[in-house]
Amino acid sequence: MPELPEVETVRRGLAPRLTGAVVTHVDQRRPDLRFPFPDRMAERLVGAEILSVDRRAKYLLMPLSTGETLLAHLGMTGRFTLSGAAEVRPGAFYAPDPPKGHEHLEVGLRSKEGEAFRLTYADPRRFGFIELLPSGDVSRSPRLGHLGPEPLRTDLTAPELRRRLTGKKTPLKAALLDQRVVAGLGNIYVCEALYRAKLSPKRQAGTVGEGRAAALTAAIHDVLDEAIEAGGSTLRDYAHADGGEGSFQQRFDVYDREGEACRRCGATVKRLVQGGRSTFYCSACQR
DNA sequence: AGAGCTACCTGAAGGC
DNA sequence: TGCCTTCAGGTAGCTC
Repeated sequence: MPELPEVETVRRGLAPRLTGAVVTHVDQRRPDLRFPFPDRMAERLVGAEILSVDRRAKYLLMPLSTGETLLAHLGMTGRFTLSGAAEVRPGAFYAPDPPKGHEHLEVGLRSKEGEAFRLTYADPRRFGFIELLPSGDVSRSPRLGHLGPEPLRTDLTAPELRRRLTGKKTPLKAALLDQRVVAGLGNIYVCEALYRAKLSPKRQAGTVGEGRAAALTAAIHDVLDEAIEAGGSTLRDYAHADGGEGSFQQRFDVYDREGEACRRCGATVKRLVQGGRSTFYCSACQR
């Protein structure tokens, strides 16, 4: 899935076109993704203006003029595409194109300038979902209410991270993937941040003291900043690069580098399975 | 309460 | 070529 940097890249691609646009039609091609689409979704959307395109953790949020907020999670393979006057692919994380037959939702829109265009949601695995949140405090909705702080430089501090890890016996890798601890990191960026901080993914989360928390927080900030700057990571790369792809995958230090040399010490990058998911790390320099 | 596992779904890649 | 297994960026929901 798209982790925080990928979702942020999608947000930045969508926002200029969607902000101020009005929904003119909705073509829902199946009843559900991971969860059922909202009841009467088409009638609730048609006529609504999209006020902004925001992000919280790995969620996209679009407040509407009706008071409701459209919430979208891309799961592992979800992808938004804008088409109309000019084709825009706001970040492609499942390159080059999703297999045909998985365009589950198409939304017709009209821009402030009166131009018609379309927003299409494709998701082969259908782990993504789309909901409509009622008016009110969206941050306390069921999907968002339990989320920890954004892991960005502007939000997360070292003392806060340390406090959130205190007392946890779970491995540090698992703690950082827990969206209640910090919200927006996924498998790639947790591996990369732990590498940069020279911390073992197997270390008990609660053993991270002041100094290690400072190193880890800085590593998280740096890796996310760089990944956002690079437009995220596009896996399953292919020969002809498209403007819609991120490039951070070229800068992975450990992720998907099992058997290759550690860029810092030359030891061999290892893979282990934690909580059913691959962890990549250097056992020589991550402690 | 918290930690650990499985399910959800499709496609790509590798082994034979 | 084809069949089989394994793996993939995530989260919810179940056990213990």
